[in-house]
Amino acid sequence: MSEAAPTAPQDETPHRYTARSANEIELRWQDRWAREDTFRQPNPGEPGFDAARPKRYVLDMFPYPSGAGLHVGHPEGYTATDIFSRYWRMRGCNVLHPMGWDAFGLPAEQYAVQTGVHPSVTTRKAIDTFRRQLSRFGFSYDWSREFGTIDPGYYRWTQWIWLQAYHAWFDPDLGKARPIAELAERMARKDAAIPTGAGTRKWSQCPEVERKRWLDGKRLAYIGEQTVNWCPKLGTVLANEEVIDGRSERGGHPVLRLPLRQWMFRITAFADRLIEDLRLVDWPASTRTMQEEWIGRSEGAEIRFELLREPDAPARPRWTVTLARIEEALSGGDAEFLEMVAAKAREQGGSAVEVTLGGRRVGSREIGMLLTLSGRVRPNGGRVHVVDADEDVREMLAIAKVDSLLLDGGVRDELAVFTTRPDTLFGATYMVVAPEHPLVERLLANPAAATDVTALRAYVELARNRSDVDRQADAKVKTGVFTGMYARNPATGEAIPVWTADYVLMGYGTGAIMAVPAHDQRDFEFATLFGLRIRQVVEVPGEPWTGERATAGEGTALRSANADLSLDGLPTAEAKRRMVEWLASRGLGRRTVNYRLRDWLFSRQRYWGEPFPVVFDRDGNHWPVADRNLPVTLPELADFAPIESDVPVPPLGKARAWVETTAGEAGVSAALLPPETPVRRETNTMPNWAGSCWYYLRFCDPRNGESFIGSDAERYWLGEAGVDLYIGGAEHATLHLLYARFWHKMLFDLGLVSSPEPFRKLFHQGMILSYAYQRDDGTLAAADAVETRPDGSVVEVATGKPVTQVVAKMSKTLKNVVNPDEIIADYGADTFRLYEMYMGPLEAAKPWNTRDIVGPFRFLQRLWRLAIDERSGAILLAARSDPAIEKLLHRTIHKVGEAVERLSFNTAIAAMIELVNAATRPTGMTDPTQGGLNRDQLGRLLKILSPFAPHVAEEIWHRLGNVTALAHEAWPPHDPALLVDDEIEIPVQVAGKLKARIKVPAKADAAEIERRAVADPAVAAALAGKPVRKAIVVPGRMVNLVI
RNA sequence: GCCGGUGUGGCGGAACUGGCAGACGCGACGGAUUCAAAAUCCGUUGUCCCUGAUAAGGACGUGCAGGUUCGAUUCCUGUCACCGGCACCA
Repeated sequence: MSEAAPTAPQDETPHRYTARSANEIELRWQDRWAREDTFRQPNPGEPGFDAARPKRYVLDMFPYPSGAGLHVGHPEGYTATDIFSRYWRMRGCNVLHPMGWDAFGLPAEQYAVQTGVHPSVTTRKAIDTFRRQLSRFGFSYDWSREFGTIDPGYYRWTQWIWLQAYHAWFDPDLGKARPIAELAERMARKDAAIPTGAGTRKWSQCPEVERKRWLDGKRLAYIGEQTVNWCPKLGTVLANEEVIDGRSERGGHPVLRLPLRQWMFRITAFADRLIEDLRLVDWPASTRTMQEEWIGRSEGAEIRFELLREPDAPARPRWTVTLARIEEALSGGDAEFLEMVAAKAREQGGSAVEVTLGGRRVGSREIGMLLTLSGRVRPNGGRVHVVDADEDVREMLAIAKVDSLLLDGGVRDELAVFTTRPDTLFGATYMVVAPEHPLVERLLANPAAATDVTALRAYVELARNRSDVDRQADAKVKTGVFTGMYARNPATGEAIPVWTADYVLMGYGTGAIMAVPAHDQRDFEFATLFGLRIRQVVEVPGEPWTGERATAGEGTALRSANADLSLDGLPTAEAKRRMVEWLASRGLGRRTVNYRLRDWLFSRQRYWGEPFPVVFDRDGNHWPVADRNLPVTLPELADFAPIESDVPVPPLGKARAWVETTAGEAGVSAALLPPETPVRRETNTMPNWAGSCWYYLRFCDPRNGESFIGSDAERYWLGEAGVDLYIGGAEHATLHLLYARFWHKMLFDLGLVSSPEPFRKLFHQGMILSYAYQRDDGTLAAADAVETRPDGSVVEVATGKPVTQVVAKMSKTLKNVVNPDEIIADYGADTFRLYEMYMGPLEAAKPWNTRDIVGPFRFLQRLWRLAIDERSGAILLAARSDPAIEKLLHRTIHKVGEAVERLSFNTAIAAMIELVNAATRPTGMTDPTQGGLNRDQLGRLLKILSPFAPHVAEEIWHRLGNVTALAHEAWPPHDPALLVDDEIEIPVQVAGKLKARIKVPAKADAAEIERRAVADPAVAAALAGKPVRKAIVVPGRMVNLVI
């Protein structure tokens, strides 16, 4: 530090801690840390790595570098992780504390479109700005590990991981992801049959392309046709998680629904584990709950209703059994059941077994073969009605070598529904299908007698063109039309009408419901509006049936009996069980679990994202790019704007020369396709979540060119439980945090990572808000449009009307955005860090108040003055150690360490302020020969302060003559004996009211304390001679005398 | 509507398992320094009452109304307000 300039002789305190000197100190230390690689953390196997130390992986949610630069919200979480990292480093840990950039994505592209500058240019510039701004805070990141998701060396592995999913399937038997080669091998071994365009074929007899198509449908990354969220304004489709209240998460534009073939991730296969494994992690309860609710597991039953084209169609007779049930019996050796099937078949008396599959009648021979497969059952008559036609059955029939069946899977004469209340089946008086349900499409092509095609078509058109926003806005009023179709209620045998209405969603369950108006409010409203029958079948305690609204609670079944089933009098739980059993025994239903979670739509019609490493041949089959040919680099494109259209059109299609290529050029293995085969590249790109799904893995080994992560680094840093502390905003609860867990589980199943969960401890920092001013009408006025009157009231300048101060999000329009650069210029980064950590609990939302910053700034000035004479710059040290100060120092060391471990930084700082206040002599700094702390004490104080205010701590530390970096000093020990006093002051209450404080030895027992309490004059006065009826004495705590 | 969270001085907040409510900081007020101001430093500061004032004393006080307890900011019931999430999920 320079001596006082001769031009300013009037300054008597040239060595004061000021904004200017803080900035000078901070830049100097940042420069030195960078030069000396102070925070570089070697990996296992590298020189300088100490395997004896425990590890801590402390991670921030890496930022999305926007053109606007850093916001005061960013450094909040970053300072917290930095304190935590510096603390554990001092406690002797190897600390992985990295930083990088989440740089692909919509906002960068929108900004580029606005400015006309290519996103790679604007994004690089934004990254440089962010890096410069972040560096100014003195965070102890290991910058040698920095990368951006847009680096080809990184997204190469993003594409590679996607290919791992592409090359995997979910094995339901193991409940985990496995390489799809295992499935192919299994099919070949069993020579199982699969459905093909020309009927069911044995694996060995299938053309290769048919096998491939079948396998393609099993992949974890697959192309699926789904009703997707289409946002015309953004020009792209969005995942469910990115749609909030029918609007896009980014920009708030309306979203429509559109059936589309897109790349999907089979996240639903992991639904149960994504819920279950939340037990393994230490996460905020609110976030766990949000994930659980988002996944939305719900137990119930699937029930199949026979569809009728006219209400008085003859009832399907007979007795039914599913092939799945037969298979179960066969494999389980359930001879009793199989005998019963045979007996039923005989009893029904027909001459042949009738098999109906997918609405088509097939011969008896095949089912006979199936039933006799075990050699134990020999049905010789009767009719067995097979209602299942799902994949299980197809595979079953394939196993039974029934390969002559025609399985088109198309026309069905059943309507399946999901319900959580199978016990109310007797009360189902109509059915509803979603307007997008295939049944509606079918009826429009082939109407039933009662179908009003015009009305039906009009309704479906209307529903299709209504955005989710409109649907929700109109949710109060139910709409719908009768389809002309009927269904048979299997419990009552009645034919009930099938309606279509948009209150039933195609995306949940089967897209169809059985309506029980008496016990579901939505059904009740619909039934009332359209005059449909309402039949009460449950008596709900506390909710008497009035006929004015539905009673949705559980209770006792009534009016629920037919010829061979009675639920009457049963409680709901038991009634559910009995009903499902009854349905199952007839092949009409089964217990099932349904999820709200849907498969993850992974395609985006945007330019600024990772290309998919996959191409299409002329027949539309997709082929993967070989690993060794990654990355598939994003082509340079001058016109990268999204294409405005009524349907999604990926802008990458404009890169003609890139899109139209050959298999060899695109890097597809010659073993899959001859190199000269003409192919089209996939033109959709991945969503910005792709890069953030695994960046925490790459930080462990960012320069590995052979693998996405080296296994030594992975095992060391992620270990059994993943990242040790992960801090970021709560807004990612059902986005990034769900997606990353899903990717991690896939990688875990495939043996590529060793922990089942990626983030052991998660913490959300609260949002930093700002003040705004509210007018009487509730609207907000900008911060620069109001003034404070001398009397303290605040008025709007333009109108002179009073406004009230409220807390609101920072926004440009409210003119209350705080720029971190300016705050650092005015106070320094150490003060900024202290202020943000001192504002309140890390997790709480709290208002920024620039006025309060002087508090932490004065604290640092006081600390400075405690150590350094402001006039001479000389070090001030106490000659001796004051025992009271020594004791307080021990307590502070203990308190700060413990507070850091539970992320209670505000109380840690308060403790250090108390210590500094106590050590500062009340007379102020008038005597330069004496300070309040001796060299050793000051050193210890600087150590515990250094995680919070590293620059000023390091500066004073070195001025004391130390040469090593404070950052790697050991955390000072504290003597537990000094944490307790010999004599303590405890309160004495009389009848619960505080009357006195007495001093007692800390070790005094209850009797001793009571004796002293009663002897106290103030207590004696309060007792006024009355006898003490009861004395409650908590040694070391308090005394309460009851009179 | 359902789920979760939060309500403490003028303001941000503290009080870890039921035991001295308001630590620490801001602001305000008074003082020091200064020609003056800013900055800085020192002191006082929950509200009300009593007393001429001080010392001292008293009452009230953790959104509101109850409850449990010797004792409740902390536990329970009800209720209000605000914030966040989900929302026709069958």
